[in-house]
Amino acid sequence: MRIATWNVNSLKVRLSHVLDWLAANQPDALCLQETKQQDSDFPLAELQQAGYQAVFSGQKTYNGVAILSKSAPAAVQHGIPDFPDEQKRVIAATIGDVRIVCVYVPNGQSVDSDKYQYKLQWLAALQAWLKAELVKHPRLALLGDYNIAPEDRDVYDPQAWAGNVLVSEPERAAFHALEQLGLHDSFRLFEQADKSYSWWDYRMMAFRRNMGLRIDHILLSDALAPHCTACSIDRAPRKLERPSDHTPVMAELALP
DNA sequence: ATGGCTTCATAGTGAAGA
Repeated sequence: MRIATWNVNSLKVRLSHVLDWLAANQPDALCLQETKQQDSDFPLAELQQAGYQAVFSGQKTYNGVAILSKSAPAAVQHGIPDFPDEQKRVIAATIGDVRIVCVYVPNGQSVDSDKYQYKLQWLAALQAWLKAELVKHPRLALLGDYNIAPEDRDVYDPQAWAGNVLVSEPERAAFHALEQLGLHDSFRLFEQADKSYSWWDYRMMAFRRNMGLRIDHILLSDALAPHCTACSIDRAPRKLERPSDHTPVMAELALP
């Protein structure tokens, strides 16, 4: 089973990139973030023509998440239960016998902003929900844009970023709290090249200079992690014309 | 570099992203 995540920064603008990437990589499930479309505008027909089913939770202008899958999604969940939130940041579905949870974690803007407090509260609610969800679904994968670089090696210039949003200690503690539920950062299960990132700023020629962060992740539960055979970041879509600022992350599972 | 692109919603600029 091949599962992947990609913050597309507008599915409307990036649909051709997504269709090309699906054709080339044939994932069994692809989680999307920042679709920035209301559900009535979701390009379901184009994706179905490409052989994919989809569940989605969108809104105008901001946020928006979706799960594309080759097989039928079951037990679809929108949002975090008992955490009222207008922002469409979570969708979950069972694909095959794997619980796929797609998240777009709040950015936080800056550590002294209200949005940062919202981010930390949101992450606490996510953690509490997943603790229960893992009991119901031991085979669980948490994919998405976490807006957290877990370690300094995930940051191109740790000194410049020290204490900043995306790398601050409370955010990293929230990431480690997810790991403490038995969720494993699939990328770090394998040897990886130094300076591996999943996001690069549009400005400053950041991609060409590899000034990036690794903030998009695939976490696998205790039951899934031993069956993971590979995890990689695909930089190719970031080189296309009018790219998303994020690039896909993909994991392979050899499930018994 | 003091936010230097890109998106969306707008019909001039402004908000938000990370």
